[in-house]
Amino acid sequence: MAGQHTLDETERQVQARLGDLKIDFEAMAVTSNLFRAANAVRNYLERTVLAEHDLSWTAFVVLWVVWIWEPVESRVIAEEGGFSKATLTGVMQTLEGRGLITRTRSSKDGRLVLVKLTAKGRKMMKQLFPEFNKGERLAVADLKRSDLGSFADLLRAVTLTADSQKTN
Amino acid sequence: MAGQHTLDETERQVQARLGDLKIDFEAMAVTSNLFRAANAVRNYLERTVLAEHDLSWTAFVVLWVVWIWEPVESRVIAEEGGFSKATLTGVMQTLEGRGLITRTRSSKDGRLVLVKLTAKGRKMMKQLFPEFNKGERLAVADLKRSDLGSFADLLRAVTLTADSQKTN
DNA sequence: GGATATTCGTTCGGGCACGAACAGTTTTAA
DNA sequence: TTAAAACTGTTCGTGCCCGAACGAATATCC
Repeated sequence: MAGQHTLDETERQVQARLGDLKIDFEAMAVTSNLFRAANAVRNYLERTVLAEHDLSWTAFVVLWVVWIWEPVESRVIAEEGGFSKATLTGVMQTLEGRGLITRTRSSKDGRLVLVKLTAKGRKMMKQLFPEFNKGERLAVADLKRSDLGSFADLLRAVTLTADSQKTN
Repeated sequence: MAGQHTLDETERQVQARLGDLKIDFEAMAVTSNLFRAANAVRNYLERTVLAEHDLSWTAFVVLWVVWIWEPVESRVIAEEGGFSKATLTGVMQTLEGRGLITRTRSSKDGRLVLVKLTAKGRKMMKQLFPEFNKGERLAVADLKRSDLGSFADLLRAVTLTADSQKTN
């Protein structure tokens, strides 16, 4: 997936199809590699650590947010995980059916739903998260340790910029 | 989505649930921000540029790969785009139905399928890609120009590492 | 040359993903 | 104190997404 074609040749092909039109190839390289990387890490973790517990990526993210912040409102989970409310409803139905979380309507504000882990869900996360983190560590194992901080900062900056465009 | 909770507090909550177990928080920060960033950029581009042409992210990636490298074999598209063959078949059926691509079985090797753009598909990409690239440029607009190259390199390194784990 | 293994793309089943429309609740405004 | 506006989570429809199983074509091995 790292691409059998060189960067240079790709740029030449793009220009051949667009004539003199100016293209920002550096921005293109960043976004395309952003997705390759995210996909590669996600597929790797889903196929190894998460498959053992029969969890999808999104299901794991939901469990993680609830594990850390319970009791937590649905809308916070969606924001924190970066997916839509509609997606969240479906995933939580699956997780509730498997007895990993509970949902209860808030008595203070009838619009809100409060989510918690069950004992079973908590037990699973206590075992699962260290395994997951080991996988995360492997995914960045070939990077210089001193680069990790600024790498995360760059990623945060991209997120902020893209999200701010969202509401315009 | 950038998270209303601070990094420090998250780490404290994790440790509270795991006792003395050692967690690699730097690796955790990188992967979680990797997904936030990829999601944010993808959602932004899907809601703006791609929505105008009624295309999903994956459909666009398929069109892009075919646009640059046509005629191209299915398996190359899947590799280059980072998704499974099963996913690709479905997306290509949609694109073929909309008259944007054609599929023909190779005469040299009966297992292969060769994919090309139609004139309609080529016309669409010629207009769409510059708009898309403008969106990519906006997504990294708040980063220092001089950081873009090393940023892309870090992302490539993560991809390589994760993909190499894949086949083990 | 013929059995065996590999490769390629499709199909199938189940879960994820989104926007739009919706109903119920709470807040705001007049 | 109502009427309008805003907010939360669900449902609906459509398309994406994957692994597993499959059939067809090609490659390998003896």
